[in-house]
Amino acid sequence: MTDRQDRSHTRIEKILDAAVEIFSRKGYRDSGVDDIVVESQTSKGGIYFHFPNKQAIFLTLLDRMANLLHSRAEEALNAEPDLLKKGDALLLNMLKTFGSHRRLTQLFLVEALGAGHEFNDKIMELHGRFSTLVQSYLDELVKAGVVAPINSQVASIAWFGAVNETVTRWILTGQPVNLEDAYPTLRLLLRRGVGLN
Amino acid sequence: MTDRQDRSHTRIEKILDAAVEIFSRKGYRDSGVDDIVVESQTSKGGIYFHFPNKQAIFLTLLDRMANLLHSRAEEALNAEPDLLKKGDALLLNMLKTFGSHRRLTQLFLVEALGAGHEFNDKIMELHGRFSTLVQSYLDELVKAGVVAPINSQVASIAWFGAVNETVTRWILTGQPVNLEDAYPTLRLLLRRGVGLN
Amino acid sequence: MTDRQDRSHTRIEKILDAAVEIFSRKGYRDSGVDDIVVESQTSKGGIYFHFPNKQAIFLTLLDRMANLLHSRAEEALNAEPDLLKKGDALLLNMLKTFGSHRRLTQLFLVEALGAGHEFNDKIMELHGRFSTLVQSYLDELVKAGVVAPINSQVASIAWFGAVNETVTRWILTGQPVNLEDAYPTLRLLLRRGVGLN
Amino acid sequence: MTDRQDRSHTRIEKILDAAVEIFSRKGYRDSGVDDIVVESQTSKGGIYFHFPNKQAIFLTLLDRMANLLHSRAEEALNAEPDLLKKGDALLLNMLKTFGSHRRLTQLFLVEALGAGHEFNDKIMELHGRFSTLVQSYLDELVKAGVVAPINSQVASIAWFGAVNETVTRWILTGQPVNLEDAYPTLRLLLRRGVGLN
DNA sequence: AATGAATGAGAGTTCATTCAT
DNA sequence: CATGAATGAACTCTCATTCAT
Repeated sequence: MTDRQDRSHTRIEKILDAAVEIFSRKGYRDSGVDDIVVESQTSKGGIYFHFPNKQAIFLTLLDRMANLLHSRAEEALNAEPDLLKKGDALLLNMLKTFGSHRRLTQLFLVEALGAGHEFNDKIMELHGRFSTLVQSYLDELVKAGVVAPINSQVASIAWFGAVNETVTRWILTGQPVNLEDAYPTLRLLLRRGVGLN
Repeated sequence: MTDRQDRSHTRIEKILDAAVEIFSRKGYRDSGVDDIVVESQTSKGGIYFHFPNKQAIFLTLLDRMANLLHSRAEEALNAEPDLLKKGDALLLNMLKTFGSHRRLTQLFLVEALGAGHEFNDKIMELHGRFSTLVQSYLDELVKAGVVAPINSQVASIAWFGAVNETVTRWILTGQPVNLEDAYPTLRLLLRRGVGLN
Repeated sequence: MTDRQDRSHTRIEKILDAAVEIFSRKGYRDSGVDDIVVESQTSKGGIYFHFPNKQAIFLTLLDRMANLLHSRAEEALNAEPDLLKKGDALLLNMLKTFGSHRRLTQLFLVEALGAGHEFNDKIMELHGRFSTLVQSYLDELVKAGVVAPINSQVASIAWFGAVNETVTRWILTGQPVNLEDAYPTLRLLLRRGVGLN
Repeated sequence: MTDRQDRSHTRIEKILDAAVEIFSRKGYRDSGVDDIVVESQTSKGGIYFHFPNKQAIFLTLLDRMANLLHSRAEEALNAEPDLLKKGDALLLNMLKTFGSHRRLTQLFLVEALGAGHEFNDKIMELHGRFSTLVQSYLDELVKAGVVAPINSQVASIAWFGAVNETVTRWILTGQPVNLEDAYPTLRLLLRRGVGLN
């Protein structure tokens, strides 16, 4: 039983690993299920035994990345006791997480848009999870009286967008070589933007 | 002669108009050339007479939007004599231009990223044209001594990203109803971010 | 021993019962072995332990129906001592048997023909068993001098076809509601056709 | 224009001819569109340009056969002025038509059942067209007073079934070699069955 | 005996592109 | 210039069958 589950688990991981590789290399639409078959050294039937369709594989990866990012982000926020530094911690952590999962990040920020309009809602939901996190933080800052009231929703979207574009450019052009190099400038910009310092 | 050019011009315009409609409605990959044939009331052969392939139609539209946006942006910058207000003018102008060309904007900011890896270079080039514009402005501010030195490249990318995410969300979710409603908050954020006021 | 046989017997019966249900509901070709797995609450391996392949399951059902029908038919013929009434008894009995085994009948008369060319020989063999029965009866009638000589082979095929079409229509359209309602007319037709009365 | 129509017409005919050949040789379900491509010396895209799917090709053939059979049947009935002989004319004509279109007949009487349950209604409709023809004739006989009242619906279905089974057997076993050899016996049977002579 | 994960050949269908007219 | 019939490679997905456990 446990044996079977293990094997099944392993197989699913192999498929997902291969899918990340293929999707990020060729893009969602240009990736064939056959490519994943070859990369994962499994079989078509095997893949369709574990996933109902190609979309489901992609969605699984998207959710994984979102969960990873989200849990890391929350950890970072919780680990930093100083309210004024939580934002910096969040930013640095996101850059680190994105930077150390290049391919998953690519699926998350780039390829998802090419998977078809059915994914649009999903994308906005995922983006929303992070801007909401930022928004909560901004609201806390306001409530604590350390920054002046602001439209925290628009601000958090802009905050996420600034990071998003930086990371996207890193993915598509390789610039900057180390994503974290963007940290000092982004930190300054975002802190001052919301009115800290 | 002129007649022919006119007819040709008209035909090309009909195709491009149809393409905007179709691409923004279904996404680049889910749009068939046949869809454009129907929408433009032309023919398969007609389209392939004027464009070498589907990609070229999309690239033409992308360039159009980029040119439109760029010329409007430069106009806005030139029309505003006050250096400190040029940034606000640029921002407002971009929101207005995006807001009044919903579908082209969608192609520019959403569909292009998902259209496949062949478009990646083009996208970065187009995004780059705008962040470069911003970057030049930031450099001017620094040179004029009104803001402290900053990594203007990273900052301009972040600036563009903030706008980008706001507009993208507007396109995909319809929020905010009027894109320009985001202006005050974005203005405040971006001004303060680079160190103005 | 007996226990094992019983369990096996039960298992095989469960599979066959499920197969009748599935095959008659979806047709032979549109029925998946997985459908039978679910319906029978067994497993893929279990089915392939008891049957070499999908075809064999279907053939088993076909033979069952043929045997059932054949034994009933012989009983009916034997139970009726009056030679002139044997034909009527056979007809009534067939309508009753078909009418009380709707799904098996469907496999026998409808699905089998459409199951593919591999089944053609089998079908003709099964149909033949019944027309041969009729043929023997006709030959007896001729030998007894109660009807004039006739090509009993062609006649028996026609006889079976008349019943077949009536039953098929009942299966596919539900008309007549009670299959036996067709008896009086069919009886008259078939009796007179071969020259009785 | 006419040129194009001609070519198109020719192409469609080539596809349909190939489809008859393939469907009757391998059965509907065991025939691949690729088989038709090869047989017709066209291309997959070409086939799907003219037909929306595989089913449509089959339906077209079914309708063709039905129309052919129906028009021939009506001609035969009209050509025979003697009411008492119309039935014989119809029977002979059907045997001749079936006999001279072996493959189309096979699709009509055998393969259609294997195309899936979606075809069941169609099949009954087609069979119905012929039994209705017979039914009208029987009603005329009754009205003319030459035969005693009878349930003409059941009788016509039985009539068609007798022919159907005979023809089906001819198709599947090749017996009798000449389908028309069955005529004398069938004629006798069916005439006497309804009460003629 | 029984299970269900795994296989892979093959299915129908799509669609960017070509080209004879 | 314009047309639309034709092409064929490529796609996602299915399913009877196998086999390690």
